[in-house]
Amino acid sequence: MGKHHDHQDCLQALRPIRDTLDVISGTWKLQIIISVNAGNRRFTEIQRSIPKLTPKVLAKELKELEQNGLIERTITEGYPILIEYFPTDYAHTLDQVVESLQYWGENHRRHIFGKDSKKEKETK
Amino acid sequence: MGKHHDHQDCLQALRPIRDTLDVISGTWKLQIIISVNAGNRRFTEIQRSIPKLTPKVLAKELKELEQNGLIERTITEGYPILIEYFPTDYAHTLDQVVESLQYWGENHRRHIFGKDSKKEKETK
DNA sequence: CATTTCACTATCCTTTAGGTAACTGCTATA
DNA sequence: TATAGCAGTTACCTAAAGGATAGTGAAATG
Repeated sequence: MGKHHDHQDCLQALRPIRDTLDVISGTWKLQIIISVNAGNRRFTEIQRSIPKLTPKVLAKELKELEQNGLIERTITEGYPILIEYFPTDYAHTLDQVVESLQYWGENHRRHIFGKDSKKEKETK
Repeated sequence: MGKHHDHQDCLQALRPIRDTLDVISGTWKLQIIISVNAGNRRFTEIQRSIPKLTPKVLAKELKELEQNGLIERTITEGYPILIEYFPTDYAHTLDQVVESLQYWGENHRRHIFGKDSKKEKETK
């Protein structure tokens, strides 16, 4: 009913928004993407680059990231077999999303803790 | 070390990104914001506008949204006392974030299911 | 021959998000 | 007086995410 932006639009926007959040949220997904982008290719290399990340969780996350086209798993035959993970071009389509999340988060921290410094939040 | 965008930058970006995701993710937060923006003000009114949302969860989410400055809770003395929830101006700073999540999600659905229609995902 | 590395998998456990159902004190309405 | 609405709270339960620990088979290294 509204000319540009009504309630139904908002509700219909929820599905793609949920999809995006499912793809990038969770404790490890963005960290893994960053690690692979930084040049880590092998399973144990990625694992060692991210403190506290266990192999069980890494294996699961890598599968999901691969299914979503954000990384590529390659097998190079030979002795021994070589398994590597690479960033995809498609992963860069996330850049604007990540940037806007980062920007808002930085501003929000100022908004909440800036003037009114009653509360402190764990910086960890 | 990179001129514009190195690994350290990426890691430092994680904290604000996590903050933003904490504020908006979860099953209900965006739906509640939409409902309040659409004009629902009273607790039960908001609850009725969102199917399957229970009072326990709504109470918890409203507190968090209020702490994050995204809605405002007002008490109007009188008989009976009137409690209302209002959208804040600050909530609109989320617009670009939400828009980029929506846009990426729409594109991703095409990317994954567009050409290669082997898999189908629940549309529910 | 023993140990280590690689890429994982298997089992079990804890934490957190969220759901179910009932109930509270208060006021309003029939 | 009985019932219903408002704005929640309480106690209990389930499912999913993630952590801890150990083990797998193959190959490489000492």
